[in-house]
Amino acid sequence: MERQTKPRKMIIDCLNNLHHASFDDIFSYLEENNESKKISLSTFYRNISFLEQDGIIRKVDSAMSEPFYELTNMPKHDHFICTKCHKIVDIPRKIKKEKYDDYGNLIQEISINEYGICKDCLEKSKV
Amino acid sequence: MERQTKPRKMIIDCLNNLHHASFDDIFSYLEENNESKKISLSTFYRNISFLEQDGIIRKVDSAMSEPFYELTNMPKHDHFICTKCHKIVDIPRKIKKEKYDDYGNLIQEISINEYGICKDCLEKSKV
DNA sequence: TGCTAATTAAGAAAAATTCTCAATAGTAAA
DNA sequence: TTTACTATTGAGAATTTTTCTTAATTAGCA
Repeated sequence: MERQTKPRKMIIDCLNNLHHASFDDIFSYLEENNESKKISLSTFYRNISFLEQDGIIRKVDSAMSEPFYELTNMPKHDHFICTKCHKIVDIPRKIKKEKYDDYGNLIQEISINEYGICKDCLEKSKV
Repeated sequence: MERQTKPRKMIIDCLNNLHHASFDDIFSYLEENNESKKISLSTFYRNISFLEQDGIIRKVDSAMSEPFYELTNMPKHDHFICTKCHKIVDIPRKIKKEKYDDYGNLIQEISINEYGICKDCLEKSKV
């Protein structure tokens, strides 16, 4: 049975606040936000795996940034990753998923990452 | 200056043959295909980084499989990854890239991974 | 409140990656 | 072709990352 322990609650708490966070981001968050005793690194590793296996959090791999985690309980979306400020923005998926591609492969899942300069960075550099 | 050493040539050779190969795939290839002395692991790590930095090979991260490498000197494409036989298929990109998204972010690069069951696996399971 | 099994913290162990340096081998010039 | 120069290699040490082990703790239930 899965118990509602403090480290687990805090990881979810972190992702509820940050929305996208790397392994280290989450660990730092836990270190900063727990008054009492500090969290063990091995416990942290273990819980990240648990939550991932249970489908509560998801790891998103990215070619141009370090992988990050997000909660799975949100509508399907893609990611825009700013190569300047490293901000990650959720983008609603526009492309309709086809069942089969042109070659007869059954498509069950798609992952799309967009890389570029976010609106904020564009405006800053314009000045 | 970049020298044309044996380990480097063999990594490129490997990717020319296999098209998509994980770190371990490539290392095994080098071990099998060099008669004389064996390649050092540290040398291998070093050269993978070099070739990646020089933009000769590219690492493709994938949420549902281990990361793989490919040569960069091929037309822009996406990847279909079979979750059954783990085959990776290059898919020509259909979607035209827009310069800006709906939110004003400048898009410079897109990476798309499709996951599912490939044609061959579908046919095998049909029988 | 007390019981019980899941979970934790801490550090040991293992695995992955990087670093060090003497020996080797590409490459350019003679 | 031979020589000289220096980037690169191989081997293992060092470091970093991840997993494992175990006694102590704690969440959840009776």
